[in-house]
Amino acid sequence: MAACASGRDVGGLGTVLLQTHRGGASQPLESFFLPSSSSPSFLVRFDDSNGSTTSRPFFTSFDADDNGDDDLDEYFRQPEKKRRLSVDQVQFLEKSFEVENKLEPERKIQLAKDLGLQPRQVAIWFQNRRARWKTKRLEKDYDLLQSSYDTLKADYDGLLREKDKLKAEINSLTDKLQKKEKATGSLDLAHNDAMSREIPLEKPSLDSASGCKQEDISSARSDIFDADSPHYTDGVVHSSLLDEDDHHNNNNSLCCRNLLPDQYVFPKLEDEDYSDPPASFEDQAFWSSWS
DNA sequence: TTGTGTTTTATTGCCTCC
DNA sequence: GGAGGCAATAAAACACAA
Repeated sequence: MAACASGRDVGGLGTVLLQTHRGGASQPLESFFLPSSSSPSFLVRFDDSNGSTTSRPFFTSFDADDNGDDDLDEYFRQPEKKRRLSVDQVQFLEKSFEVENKLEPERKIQLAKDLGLQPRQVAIWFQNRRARWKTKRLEKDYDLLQSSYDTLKADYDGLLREKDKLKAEINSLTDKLQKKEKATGSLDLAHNDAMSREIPLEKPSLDSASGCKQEDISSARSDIFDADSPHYTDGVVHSSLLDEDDHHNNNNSLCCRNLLPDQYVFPKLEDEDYSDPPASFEDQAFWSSWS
């Protein structure tokens, strides 16, 4: 009958592994039948009826009052049971795990000695504990990513709403302006023609045409566009977005430079081509939803 | 008590490293 | 090739509602 140290090893028929409560080393079978003061723990290896080999801990330790032939006999008659580690053992292992979650051989032996377990059991406990720790960490990471995603999604949705609002506002202003131009143009064509030669440079008077305040438009979502938001200086609309757009398509530009009121045309925003997302937008899908 | 879901202990097979 | 780690899994132990 051979004793082996690892449940992983393939053992022979009826192999009985005996380990002392302290030390984890295999001992002669005499100790098994004549239990000493050190409480032994057992691993019984046997072949079942279909020939496959199983190896299970029979019981991990004796309590002091478990000693005695009757108790031994009773243990042998019982079907083999998987014993849970005691609360103290688990606490000890947990503390050790907190210090270092990997187990060097020396520490494994020492822990096994201290806890009255087989080194193999200690190794298995650490293995399973690492697996649990990894699962927990994954759950944490997932939650973190989820909340991060939720925040970004909320921001994104807010920006979309703001964008739609601004679009509608611009279209409404454009319509009003065009109506007004039509009306004034048909009333006094001759006068208008004369005036067009003398009209000073000034920014398009959106506010006067619509009744809206200029700052309502330019200040709207200044936190969104910030440096990119359009602004007027000296009768010129400046915007990195719009300027770039101007480069690409002079005929379809929202931007108006030094134009007389009756000469520029406000295209509808739906027709705009925001074909060039800012470099910072790596996600094309994200950008394309804006245009 | 029992059925069911969860946790814990242990095994197996594969992989990597020395 | 052996030792040890990990993922997947089995199975016992446990918790708990019905």
